[in-house]
Amino acid sequence: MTSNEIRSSFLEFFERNGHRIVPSSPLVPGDDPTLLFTNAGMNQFKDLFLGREKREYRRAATSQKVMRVSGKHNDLDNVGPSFRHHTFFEMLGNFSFGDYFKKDALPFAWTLLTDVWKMPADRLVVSVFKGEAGIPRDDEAYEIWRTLGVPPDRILELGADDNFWQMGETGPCGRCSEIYYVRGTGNDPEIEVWNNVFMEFERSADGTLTPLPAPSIDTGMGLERVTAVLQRKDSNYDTDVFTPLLTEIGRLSGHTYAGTLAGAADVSMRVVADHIRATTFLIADGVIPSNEWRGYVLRKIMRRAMRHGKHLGFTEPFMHRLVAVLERQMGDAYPELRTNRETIQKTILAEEKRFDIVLTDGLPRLEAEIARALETSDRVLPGEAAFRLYDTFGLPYDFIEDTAATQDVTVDRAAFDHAMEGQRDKARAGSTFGGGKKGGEFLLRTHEDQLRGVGEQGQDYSSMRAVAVNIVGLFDERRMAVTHLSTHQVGYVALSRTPFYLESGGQVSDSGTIFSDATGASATVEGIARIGPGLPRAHRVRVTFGSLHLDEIVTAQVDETIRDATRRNHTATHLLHAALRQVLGGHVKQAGSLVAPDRLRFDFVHFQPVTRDEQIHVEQIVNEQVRRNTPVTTDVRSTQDAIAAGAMALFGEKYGDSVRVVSVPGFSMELCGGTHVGATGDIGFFAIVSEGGVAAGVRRIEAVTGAGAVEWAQHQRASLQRIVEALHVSEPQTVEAIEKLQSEAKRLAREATQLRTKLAMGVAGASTGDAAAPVDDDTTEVAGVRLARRKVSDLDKDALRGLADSLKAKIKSGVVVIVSANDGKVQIVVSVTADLTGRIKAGQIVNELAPMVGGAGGGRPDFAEAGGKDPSKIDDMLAATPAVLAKLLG
RNA sequence: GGGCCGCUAGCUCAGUUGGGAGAGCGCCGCGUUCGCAACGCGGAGGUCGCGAGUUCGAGCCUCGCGCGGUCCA
Repeated sequence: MTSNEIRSSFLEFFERNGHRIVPSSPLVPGDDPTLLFTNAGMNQFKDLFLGREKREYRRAATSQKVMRVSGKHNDLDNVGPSFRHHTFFEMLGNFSFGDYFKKDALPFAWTLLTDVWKMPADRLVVSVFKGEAGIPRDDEAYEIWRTLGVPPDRILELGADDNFWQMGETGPCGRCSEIYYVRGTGNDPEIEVWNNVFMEFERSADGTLTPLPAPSIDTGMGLERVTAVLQRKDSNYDTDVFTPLLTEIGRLSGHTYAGTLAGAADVSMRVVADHIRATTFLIADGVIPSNEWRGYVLRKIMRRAMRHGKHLGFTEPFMHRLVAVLERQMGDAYPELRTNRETIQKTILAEEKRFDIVLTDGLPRLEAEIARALETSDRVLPGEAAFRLYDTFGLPYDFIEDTAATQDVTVDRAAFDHAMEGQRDKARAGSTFGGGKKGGEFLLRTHEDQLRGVGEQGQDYSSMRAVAVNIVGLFDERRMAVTHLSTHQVGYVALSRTPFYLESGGQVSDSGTIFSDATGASATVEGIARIGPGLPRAHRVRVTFGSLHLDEIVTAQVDETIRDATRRNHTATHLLHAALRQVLGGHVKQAGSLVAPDRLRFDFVHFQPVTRDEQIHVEQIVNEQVRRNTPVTTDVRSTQDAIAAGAMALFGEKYGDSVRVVSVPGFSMELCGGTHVGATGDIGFFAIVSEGGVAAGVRRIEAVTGAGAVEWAQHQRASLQRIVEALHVSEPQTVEAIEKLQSEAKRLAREATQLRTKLAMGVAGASTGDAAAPVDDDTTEVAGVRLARRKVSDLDKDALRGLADSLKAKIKSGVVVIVSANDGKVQIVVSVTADLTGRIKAGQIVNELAPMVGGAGGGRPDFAEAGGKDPSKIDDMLAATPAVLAKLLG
């Protein structure tokens, strides 16, 4: 049986037994910020298990994409040296949400394994909870296994570590039962294939367990592992899940996968094979390699694979070439590999090139450290230096170690690890993440029943006003339940019905007013917040007049102008997205979006800046769609249908069974829950305002529409008009005129400098009555050293230097002192010819002279400058110069 | 979210007690050559990422911001 057949036979088996086959949720959990990646089959059903959500089915089966690279389950370092660890794998699972329990679940599992898949029963061993920490032994499970014919000696009794499961410190938990397969040979003679979790208790904060009224089932079985068992292989990497990849890696690198546990090439090939799967699926789900969060984990995985690729002898990018193998193999089960193939390959290739640049840039620094280590007696590269190369310049540790080893230098691993630990502590201390930034909890108290009565409000944005609605909840600024809010108070209001949009999909929440006809009280709505699952939303309000009371009847009115502006921007965002794909290519994918009343911001996957011409082209396409005035349609259909019809599904979003599809027929179709214009013409005018980079491979465009776009264009025109008026030329000639002015200004500045220098020379000469007089005439001699003094005015630093140089050239050997007065400030330059710097230094002279004019300065032995603030003392200072010189030479 | 590194000519980069903005490649002109490459001579090209501050004086020191890189969470 192939792995594809195993996957489908699993799903079909449970479908026959009344389960709904649910597609895998993305690897990026849409609504759980505490979870980096989907790491279990039950993730997407969490709210169902917790009773926060109801669906039309109570039994489900999935083949779930799963990552185990962070937190409790981190298998990254085991991948390679192990036959059975993976960063990415498929988790087969069947689930009961308060429907069937143990006495159905275990027979399901047993039947599938022994009857459908024909595993010999005498090779299977099961386990049950033995009773520990006040929780009784799982007699029921034991009895079920006995009934199924499992002899007592093959029913293990294990403790809480193996056979008790909990979601968190509090919440649902329960005993579980595992099934093992006994190979008797190979590296893993017994292997766990299936875990059945019995969600039967709720643990409260004080640790007590209360039985759940409707216990549930959550099971998990790794597809790769069960495939190995069914294909009678000792290693997951010997199954058809991995052989196509390993063959291709072998073909490209010239190695043959030999299947040994410790062989260096085999280890590297397993790493590459595993990591390309993780990489491909992560990118397909919208993760982009970057320097933070999920993107960083992806990058780490990719670079680890690239390093092992180098061990295999690859000198050029190779990973992107493996995507095609995966697409062929798994494209049927995971169509996202097909639709995103081009994006995936481009993203991988870009990261491969980037990594090469990092290595190339870091290499000279590493060589320098190695050279330094070679000069020491023990030839050890200090761990701190290695850590710096790693931390700041991104060189992988094994690359540092390998490169050093070629020159017989070793790296101080312990010191490296120590430095790494320090970095971790610092990052943890500075992180708000682990610290729990709660505080946003609403304290429901008295309101709870009433709020539950309302339930979660549906999405109906067709109307902007809701009349005769009841205030069902009232909270103050700290989110404590209250009975009224008075004038100027800020707080939260929950209504029985509301027309307000709740921030989602990038679109910001509506603003507007809530008022009472009866009392005249009114409040402005500034935002919306979620109170909790299954509860209505809270409107964040500021009471402007009178006071609002619990149970009062009010009217809720959305600000239509703001809503309209937001709708324009939202539909324009869809048009922009479609236009970008037309102009730049199908690899363009939304990577983030903000829809506000005054602007829209759109982040998307693209690998180079969007050129000016491309921006203009995109603007033209969008505005053409606007002029067509196509009616925008929204309809609700099943997720499957929508995606099959080609609707753009956004990355990282979790979609239910049915979705809302927003279309501009013939141009754009996206899954979206936001508010849109009636027809594209309502957008009026679309203009791109800025384009820039957000992260590697992600660009950001900001744009405006409607009145905002007109205003923006008018601003632009006004600026241009001011430029035209100031230049006194016609509009087409402005650029030329500016260039002419710039070169003219440059020429004049240069000429002015030359003239000033000449003038200064002339002035200097003029003090002797003859411009052409030899310099010696105002040159004195102090202790056998020539001293030339000059007083000039309005010369800048460059001109003073030039003057000093020419005087120096004239006197051949000596000291030059030049003083300039400009703008009430004094500028002093002192220069000493090279032959004298041993006897007297320019810096010394300037330090003596500057204080006389209220200044300070310094410089090198041959040249120094200073500034001062008292021009009236210049003559005194010059007069004192010979004495200063005499003192210093003395 | 917290660190570290970088941003200087079209490109790659140098620039230490804070005191004349540089090199190589590329570009333009002239020379040499039958011609080309090479070579020689000359030249253009700079808001030293942006903004404050310290200082007589900042590419260099301090602070803030932006962009890029990198590590950690």
